[in-house]
Amino acid sequence: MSRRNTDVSDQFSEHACALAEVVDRVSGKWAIGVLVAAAAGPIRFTELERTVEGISRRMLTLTLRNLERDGLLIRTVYPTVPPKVEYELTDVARELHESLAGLTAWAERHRTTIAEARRAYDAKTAG
Amino acid sequence: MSRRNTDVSDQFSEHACALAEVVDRVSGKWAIGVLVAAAAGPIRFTELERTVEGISRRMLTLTLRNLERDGLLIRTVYPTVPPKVEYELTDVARELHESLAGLTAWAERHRTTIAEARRAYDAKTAG
DNA sequence: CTGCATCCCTATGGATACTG
DNA sequence: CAGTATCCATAGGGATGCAG
Repeated sequence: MSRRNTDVSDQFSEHACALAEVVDRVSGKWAIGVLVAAAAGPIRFTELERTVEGISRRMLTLTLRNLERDGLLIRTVYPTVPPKVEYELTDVARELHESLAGLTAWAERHRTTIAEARRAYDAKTAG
Repeated sequence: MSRRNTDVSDQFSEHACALAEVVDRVSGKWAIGVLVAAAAGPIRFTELERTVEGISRRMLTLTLRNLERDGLLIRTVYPTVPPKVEYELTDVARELHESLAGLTAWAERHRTTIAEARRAYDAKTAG
């Protein structure tokens, strides 16, 4: 057993903090959806609204603003009529998207395991 | 430019969905903190309360229950007096913790970049 | 088409007193 | 020590009408 009260604290400050930041950035129900939808190339507001299923106009706007603010999305306005706005991932966001691949793999590997764990837990809790 | 309306939809269903699941599981302010704190080995309730700074007793309990429910934490009760309960990561959770490394790296690489982007955005918005 | 403003409801989370 | 129960504040998010 390792001496946890001392050496863990350091790891904690470093790891957990940085991790919490990135998760915060990608949390909320919609950020990921938008990120993935935009990963394939520039995409318009309405296209996003259709692609990210279930998102409301308001939440789409808010999510886009936040991602733009963090430098993950580039917003390009074409002053045409009717107006046209395209959103595109920045390089930083692309890196993020790639880093997320590991997580996706994990999720797919253990999806059923987790569902099963949940079922078991709920059954045990209810009974 | 690729045909987005057709081929993106598939990627979307697969990627975004799995990703959203895992992020949901790790979202909330505390799950990550607890996960990281428990990564170094079995840890007791009170130790967690001290290690995960700022967490309330209530939220610690809720977070622990959720992680246990998803099969990410093992809860072991030692029927001693005073009571002693230890929480330990499951193998699945360890895998998750490792997958998270890529994200941590990303966060640390771009932490300042993002902070800067934010500053710039806010300045532009305010002005 | 893009997106802001408003209203309103619910989930999340903090504080804290109490129990086995 | 390890929780549970309760109360309360706030933030997240849905619906929708209005505007450039």
